[in-house]
Amino acid sequence: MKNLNIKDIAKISGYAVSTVSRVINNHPDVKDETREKILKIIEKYNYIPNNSARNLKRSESKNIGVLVKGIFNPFFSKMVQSIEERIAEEGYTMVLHYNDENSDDIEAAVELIKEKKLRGLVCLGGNFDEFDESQLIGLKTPIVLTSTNIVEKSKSKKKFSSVIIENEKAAFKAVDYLCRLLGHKKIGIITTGAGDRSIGQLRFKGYKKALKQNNIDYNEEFLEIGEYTFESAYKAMNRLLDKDLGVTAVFVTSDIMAIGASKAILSRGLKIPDNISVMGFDGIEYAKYFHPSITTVKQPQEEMGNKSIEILFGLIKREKKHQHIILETELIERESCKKIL
Amino acid sequence: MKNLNIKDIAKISGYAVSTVSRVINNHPDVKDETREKILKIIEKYNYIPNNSARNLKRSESKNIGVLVKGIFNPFFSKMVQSIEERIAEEGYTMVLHYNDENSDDIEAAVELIKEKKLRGLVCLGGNFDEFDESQLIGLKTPIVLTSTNIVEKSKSKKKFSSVIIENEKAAFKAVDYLCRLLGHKKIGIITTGAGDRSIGQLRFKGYKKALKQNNIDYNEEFLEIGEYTFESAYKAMNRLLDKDLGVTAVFVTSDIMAIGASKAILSRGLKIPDNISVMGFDGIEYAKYFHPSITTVKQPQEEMGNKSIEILFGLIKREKKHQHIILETELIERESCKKIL
DNA sequence: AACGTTACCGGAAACGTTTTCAAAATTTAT
DNA sequence: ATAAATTTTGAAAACGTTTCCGGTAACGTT
Repeated sequence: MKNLNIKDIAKISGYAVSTVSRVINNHPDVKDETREKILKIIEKYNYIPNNSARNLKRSESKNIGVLVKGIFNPFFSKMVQSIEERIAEEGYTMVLHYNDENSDDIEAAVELIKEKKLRGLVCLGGNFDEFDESQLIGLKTPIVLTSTNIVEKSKSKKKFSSVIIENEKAAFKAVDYLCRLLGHKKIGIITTGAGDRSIGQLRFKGYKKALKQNNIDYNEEFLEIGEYTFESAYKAMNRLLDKDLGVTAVFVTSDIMAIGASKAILSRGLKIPDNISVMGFDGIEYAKYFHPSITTVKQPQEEMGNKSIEILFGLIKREKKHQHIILETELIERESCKKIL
Repeated sequence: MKNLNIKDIAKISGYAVSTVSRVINNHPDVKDETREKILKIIEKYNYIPNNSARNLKRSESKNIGVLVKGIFNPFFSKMVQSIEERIAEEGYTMVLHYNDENSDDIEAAVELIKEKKLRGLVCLGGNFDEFDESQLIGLKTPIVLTSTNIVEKSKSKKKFSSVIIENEKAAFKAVDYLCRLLGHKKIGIITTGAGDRSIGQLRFKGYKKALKQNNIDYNEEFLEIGEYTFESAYKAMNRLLDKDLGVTAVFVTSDIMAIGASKAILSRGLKIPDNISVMGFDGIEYAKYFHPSITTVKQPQEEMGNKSIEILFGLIKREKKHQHIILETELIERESCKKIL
C-alpha cells in the first residue's frame, strides 16, 4: 500500500489536481462544498502531501534552524525545548545543530542556512561580535541571535535581529550586591575567556566596574578562567583556593560553573556561605536544587526563547523588521551568599 | 546572485546534466579527468545541490528523527548531542522532536515518520511496551528504541531494534548494595509511575526483589511516586520524611530526582549520608558535582547513543538486521551512601 | 436578452534532481 | 585493421507539488 499522492486524491475525488492542491493550501478559490468533499477523502485515505515536492516547487523549505553553541548547557536545553514547540505549532520543522566550543559561529550559521535551505535561523549563544556582516548580505534568510555577545551597532543597517541581556550590567549588579550589600571585599571571579568581547569577558568587565565603584582594587590574582563545564570550574576554583588569597566570595559567571566551584569549596571542608559566598549566573534550575541553593542572576530563558521565535516568524512572514531586544535580568537571593561578619 | 542549479553547472562545464549528477553522487561511471574538472567548477561557483529536488526524485529524505520523551532530562541531552554529531557526519540531518510526558509515544513516532518523511527514527525514552506492532507494519522506516521499557518478545518478527539496560536488574543491584553491603533495612523508594511496565515500575520491581532477597519486608508506606523533575522528587521526599518512618536510605530512580530528594533531606537539617543514604540512577554528570556527590547506577549514555545510531545506519544501508541490545550498568560509589552504624 | 463580473475549476508548465536507456567514445581482443 | 567489449556520456522521462493562465458557469445589471 504505497503512499498516495495528490493525483490519486484528484482521481478519487473526481476533481483536478490543482483543485486538490488548493484545498490543502486552503486557498480561497474553492467552493465550500467541494472543499468538504475533498477534505473528507484526504482524511479517509490518510493522505499526507509530499514535502520535498512542495519545497521544491515553492523553492523554500519549512525548516527552521537552531544553532546552539557549547556543549550540554541546560541553560540552552530549556530554550530549545520551548522553541521546538513553537516551531512545530507553526507547521515548521526544527533542525538542530550543535556547534562546538571553538568553531566559527557565523560561518557555521551561513553554511547551515545554505545547506539545509533554512527558512530562518536562531542562534543560541556564541560569539557574534566582530563578524563580517557582509557575509549575510546575499541571504534573505532571517537570523536571530539570542543570548550572544552581540552589541547593537548604532547606524548599521540591520542584517539580523538579536535578543540579549546586558551582560556587563547584570554582572555589575551581582558583584555590587556582593560588595555593597553584603560587605565583601575580597571577591574572586571565575569566568570564561574566549575572545576579548565574549560573554565571559563582558561579565568580567561588569565585575571590575563594580569593584571600582565600591573602591576595591582589582587584583588579577583573583581571576581564573574556565569553560562552561562543572569540571573546569571545579579545577579553576581549586586553583583559586590554592593561592590562599583569603577570598570571602566568588563570582562565577555561569551556574553550571558555580556548581563546580561550589563542589570544590565544599570538598575542602569549607562552608558556603559561612566561609565563602558563591554567586552564579544564568538562573538554571540546577542552581536552585544545589545545596546550598545558589544565589544567581537569572536570565529570562523562557522569554528569550519565545521572543526569539516570535521575532523570527515575524520576519519570515514579512510582517516585521529586524529588532534588537534587551531583556532584564533578576538577581535571585538564595542560600549561597551572605553578609560578611 | 541566485543559487546555481545543476543545469548551470552542466552548461558551464560543457557536460550534460546527468554527468554532473553522477559526479556529485560519486557514481563510478565517470572519467577521473572529467570528474576533476566538474568538481573544480562546483567548488568555484559554490554550488550546493537542492535537497528538496533530490529527495523528491529519490523519494526519500536525508532526515533522521530523534524523538525524545520527557522534558529536560540531561540524561538525554547528552545522548542527543552525540547522536547529532554522527548524523551530521553521515550527511544526514537530524530532526528533533520532544514528546511530552503524557502522549502516546508510538503514535507520535509513526506520525513523525510519515510527516517528515524520515529515513530512520530513534526514540529516546518513552513507553513502548504494549504497543501494537501492527502499526509499524506498513513502514519501511527503521526504528530503534533506546532507553525505553521495551522487552524483547521472544519469537515475534522484529519490527524494530532496541538498545536498553535491564532496569529491574540494575535497580536490584542498587538496592542490594544498600541492604547487603551497607546494612540498611529501612529503605524508601521514590520512583515514577506511568503504566505498569514503565521504566519506573521496572526499577521498582528490582527494589522489591532486592528487599525480598535480603529478608526485608516490603512496606508500601516506603513508596512515593513522582515525575522526572527536581521539584516533584523534592516534594515526594518531603512526604516520605513526613511519615516519620525512620528510613535510613532512599533509592531514587533517576539522578535528577535524587538531587531533588537530597535537597529536601538537607533542607531539613539532616545529613547525607549520616542520617540518610541516597542512591540515584542514571549517572548524569550533575550527580557527581552535587554535594555530597551521589552514588548512582550509571547507564552507559555514550555507548547507548552510539550503538543506537550505529544500528540505525546499519538498517538504513541494509547491511544489518534488527537487533536487541542490552547494555551493562555500573554502580558508582560516591559520597551519598554509607554503612549503617 | 445581452453583457460584465465574479467564483470556481482544470490543464499544463515549471521546480531541480536522479536514473534509465541508448549512443558515442575508447579500449581490448582477434 | 575490424569487431567486440567496455567505459563514458547525453537525452529525456520521471518524482509530486504549486501556480499561472484560461475557461466555464452562475449571477446580477442594464
